[in-house]
Amino acid sequence: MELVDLAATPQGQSDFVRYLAQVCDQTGVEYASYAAASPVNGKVFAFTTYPDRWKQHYMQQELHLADPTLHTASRSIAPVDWSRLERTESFNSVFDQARDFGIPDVGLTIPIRGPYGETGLFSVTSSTTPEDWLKLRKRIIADLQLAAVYMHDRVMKSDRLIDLLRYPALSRREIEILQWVAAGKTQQDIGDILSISPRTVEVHLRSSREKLNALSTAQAVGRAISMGLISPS
Amino acid sequence: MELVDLAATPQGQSDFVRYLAQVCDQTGVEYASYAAASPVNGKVFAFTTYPDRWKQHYMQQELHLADPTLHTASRSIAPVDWSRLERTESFNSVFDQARDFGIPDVGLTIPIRGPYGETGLFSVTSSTTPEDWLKLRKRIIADLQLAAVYMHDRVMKSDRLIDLLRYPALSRREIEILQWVAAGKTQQDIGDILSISPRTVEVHLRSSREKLNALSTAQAVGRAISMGLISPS
DNA sequence: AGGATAATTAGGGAAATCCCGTATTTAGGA
DNA sequence: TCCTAAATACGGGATTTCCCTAATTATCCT
Repeated sequence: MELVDLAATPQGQSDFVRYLAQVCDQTGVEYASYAAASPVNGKVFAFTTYPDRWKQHYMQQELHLADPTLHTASRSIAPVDWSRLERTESFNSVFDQARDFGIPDVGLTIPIRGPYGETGLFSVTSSTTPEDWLKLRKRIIADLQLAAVYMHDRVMKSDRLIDLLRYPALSRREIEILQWVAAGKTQQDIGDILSISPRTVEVHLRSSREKLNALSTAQAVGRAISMGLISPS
Repeated sequence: MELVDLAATPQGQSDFVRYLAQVCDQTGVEYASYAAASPVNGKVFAFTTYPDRWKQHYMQQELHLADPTLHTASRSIAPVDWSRLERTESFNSVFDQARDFGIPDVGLTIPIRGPYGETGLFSVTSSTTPEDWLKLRKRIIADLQLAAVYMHDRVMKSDRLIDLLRYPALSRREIEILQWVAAGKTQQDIGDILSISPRTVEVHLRSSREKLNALSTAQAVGRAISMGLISPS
């Protein structure tokens, strides 16, 4: 799993970082971040207003692999307040490191999912006391939720990002054949339908498996569905 | 595809309807609805504050099959304002019928998705003019978004509802084995892991296919994933 | 335009799955 | 309590998928 700082890429998407900064200004939180994970290639793309030192440390140490805020929020529907996270080993490790870099440990993460099974995680941290945080949170939670949806919507509508997140792109034929497999057809059936040899069908399935990093066609179908490349039928 | 009015079921979940009514009061919209769709059995479960006449008509005519608000929002990330919907045949049909029942055609639908791929749709309608609606929407959109997330979270945490949505129930062994298949394991692998004969593994897969009405194991895996019975891995 | 990379096509043989059985155990309803 | 339905467990044989290799065509990039 690889973490990519999108603001640092050639065609830097600084608009998104600017939007995060604006959210900080308007809501009174200290830092804001957005990360989108591809369910398949495992890459994580992120924007953040965190200081460069922490950003670099986070990426170098690959903390996104251990970060309990990401892990918990990606399995939740509602926002996850960091005070409710389990005090696991990972939790202590990541939050201790953050504290060393002057990053507050008060905040929350909002998960946002789209129709392709992709997940966006929108986090903010506040330098207030835990008591004041409760009041602030109550006041701004609706705005944060809306900002998270807006951010995810914009990111997913960005051609470049959607290409990265939807990667690996299956070829038209591969998707067509995978869709038939998901509909319960055999390779022979599909060969007849498409007027090609069942052997050819099998080759397309093999390359689909490779691109999706799947061990079996069933796993490939599952991934393709959870990515929205095909629809269950 | 079947539409079920959850408030009318034996153990009526009237708390949810009460919550919708509360949303109406606090935001100034006329009606509010929530619907959750199971991707596989196609059933749609709904709560609403609409008048009984419209509710009955909607269910009898199975309008949820044609309703463009549901169709569009279920493919969107951000809220869908009904004024932006395409004027298709379905659109005119459903909205004309609604008008006959005195239901406003001004409103929006907010899609909410959870970690299992399930989708919730939260809709409100306003009896204001389109111009006033823009102002009202701007003021309440964040609260509506939060209410939608809250509603979906609560519904999904309701044991009875999640059981309904996850129907048909596979046995523990069937789910366990299907999960391993989705993880790319062969029947032999799974037999070794579970210390049973690979033949037995195959029998469980066969009954899984039958219950999910799937022609192949790959199709069964796809359905199980889109139902949230198992998670893609 | 040329050259690299990816897409689409295909066959032979090995491996795995799927369909046909049977049998024992468990759970729930008449 | 007995009986039926469902869950669990196995095997033989036909079908299907999977892995190897490899050709031709498309597409993209400089």
